Amino acid sequence: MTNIYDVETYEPSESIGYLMTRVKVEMLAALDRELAADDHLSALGVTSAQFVVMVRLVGTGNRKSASDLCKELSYDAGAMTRMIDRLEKKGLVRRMRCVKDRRLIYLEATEAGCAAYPRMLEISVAVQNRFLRGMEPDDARRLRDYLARMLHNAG
Amino acid sequence: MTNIYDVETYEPSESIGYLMTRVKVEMLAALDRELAADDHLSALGVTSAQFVVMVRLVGTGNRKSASDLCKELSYDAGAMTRMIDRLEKKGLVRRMRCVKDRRLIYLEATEAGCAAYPRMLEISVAVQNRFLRGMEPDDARRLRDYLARMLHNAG
DNA sequence: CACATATATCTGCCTAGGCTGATATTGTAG
DNA sequence: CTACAATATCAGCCTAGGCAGATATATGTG
Repeated sequence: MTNIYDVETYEPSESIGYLMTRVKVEMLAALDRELAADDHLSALGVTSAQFVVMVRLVGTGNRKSASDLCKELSYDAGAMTRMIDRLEKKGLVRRMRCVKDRRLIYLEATEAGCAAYPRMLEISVAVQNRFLRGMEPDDARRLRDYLARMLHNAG
Repeated sequence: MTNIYDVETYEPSESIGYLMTRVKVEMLAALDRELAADDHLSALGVTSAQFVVMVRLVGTGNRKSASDLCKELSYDAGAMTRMIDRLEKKGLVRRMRCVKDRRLIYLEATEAGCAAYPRMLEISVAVQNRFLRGMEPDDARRLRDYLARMLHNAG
């Protein structure tokens, strides 16, 4: 069991936690800028947080419940209710009460939501590619595996 | 110029942006849990956000301005003012107006702040080690380099 | 010096996430 | 069937970050 850091040699500026937090902030800020700059999407007034939910909802099979999204995104349930209120108000998603389990509400992208999705996907891909500039596919795979392992270690 | 992702094969669940956002959330949640569980630190009622600022302030040379911290942490200046209000109220930091440039206010950990620091450092190191469990030092270095490169690509 | 510009901090306003408890529904143990 | 625990959503309250504007100070230009 090898520990990576110890208190004697720990350098906050180079720590993985610090770097990751900053990269995440910068990546979401870049998403917000791209959204504001895009001719079609800017009209929707979609924030990066809403954007992430939409990409995730449509990109991984549509028709999932709010609690599914909460688990997948480590997101609060109360916040998700209001998040969906906003997306519904913008006409991007629809709530559909499940008939088999009436506690559940399935979410579904509307026609407008589906129409906006391809462009959202483009932006998401472009921003991530920009942040990964200079890396080879092998690097990206390794990075992804490291992150997946960390998420697993989170328990 | 190799692009890592393209819209045809992009998998949201395995994307680096998605994984990184989740790992970051889980890491801060772990910090909050550890803080609440610690006998000494729980009394201070320090949140993970305040914790990060303290580790950064004391761990990288003390005596820096609020705007320095904002840049280092990609943090809003208005939010930082209130963050420091809270830390000052808890007796962990002190504001000191700079005499050479009277716009600046230097921040300095108080005796109580310095006393709490070693334990904060321990927790920070322990949480990160836990998330990096199973990795070799070479892996951690690579991961750190990847993140640093991404931060650089953010521009 | 006068003036414009840049920087650091602070304040007010708005938005949004986290937490707690309420309600409805489902699953389970006896 | 009844009682109790678990789950999904929702609503209210609190906290905290982002943004715009105000103030004070510093810097650069003529």
